[in-house]
Amino acid sequence: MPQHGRSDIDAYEAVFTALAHPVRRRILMTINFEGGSMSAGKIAQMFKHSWPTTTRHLRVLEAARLIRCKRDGRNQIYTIEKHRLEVLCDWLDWFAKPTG
Amino acid sequence: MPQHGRSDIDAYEAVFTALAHPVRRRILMTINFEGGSMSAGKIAQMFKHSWPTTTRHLRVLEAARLIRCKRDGRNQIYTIEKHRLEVLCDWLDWFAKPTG
DNA sequence: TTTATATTTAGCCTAAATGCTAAATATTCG
DNA sequence: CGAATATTTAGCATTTAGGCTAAATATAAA
Repeated sequence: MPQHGRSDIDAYEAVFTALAHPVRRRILMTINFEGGSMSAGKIAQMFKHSWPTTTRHLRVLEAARLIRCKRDGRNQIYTIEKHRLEVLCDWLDWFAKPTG
Repeated sequence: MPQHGRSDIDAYEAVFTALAHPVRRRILMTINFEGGSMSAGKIAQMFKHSWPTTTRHLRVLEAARLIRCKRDGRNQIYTIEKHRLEVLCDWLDWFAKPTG
């Protein structure tokens, strides 16, 4: 059970929690729109709030595995994990079938 | 602009907020599983927390228009608005297309 | 190795969410 | 009408989330 085992039973929890905040949704949107990756600094400068606040949001997205990060010199590059959004589709599937 | 106008600009906000709590996700799941409608009492008895707590969760789901309610005698019948879940699909669509 | 750049961690504070109990409301039934 | 049932509203207590500033860390450049 590599991706969909009991170990991932809280995927819904993590993903829905991460997507609950507009700043985090906007971070995901923007990383995606910019080609899939962005540095922490580039992300932080989109917002009027402080950089540490952005860092905290990034941590939540990372905990949900919606992004991952890798250092490149003194930059941290955050990359979106698009496929992780399938968790939402999985959840929606419960409602797709005719009621019963 | 009946369904998709500026009046609905915060649909993402309302829906993602509503789905952020496991109790609310479970309420939706169960109403759907039970055929689409359930009384407040039936919903409340699923949980170990107090009934007023459930009522509050129902208010959040209602604000997001994920359920609606109608009185039937002394029961309140909550009905799921399945189509409202399309808001999630709409949001996911932003990521569907090849990055760019 | 000192200095500058990029970013995170720590710790605090406030606001919002969630849960509870008690009281109120609405509807039905005797 | 008065009692019983079904459910919500009010108001309070506690937890969690989100924001800020200051300090720490890591890499690079001089």
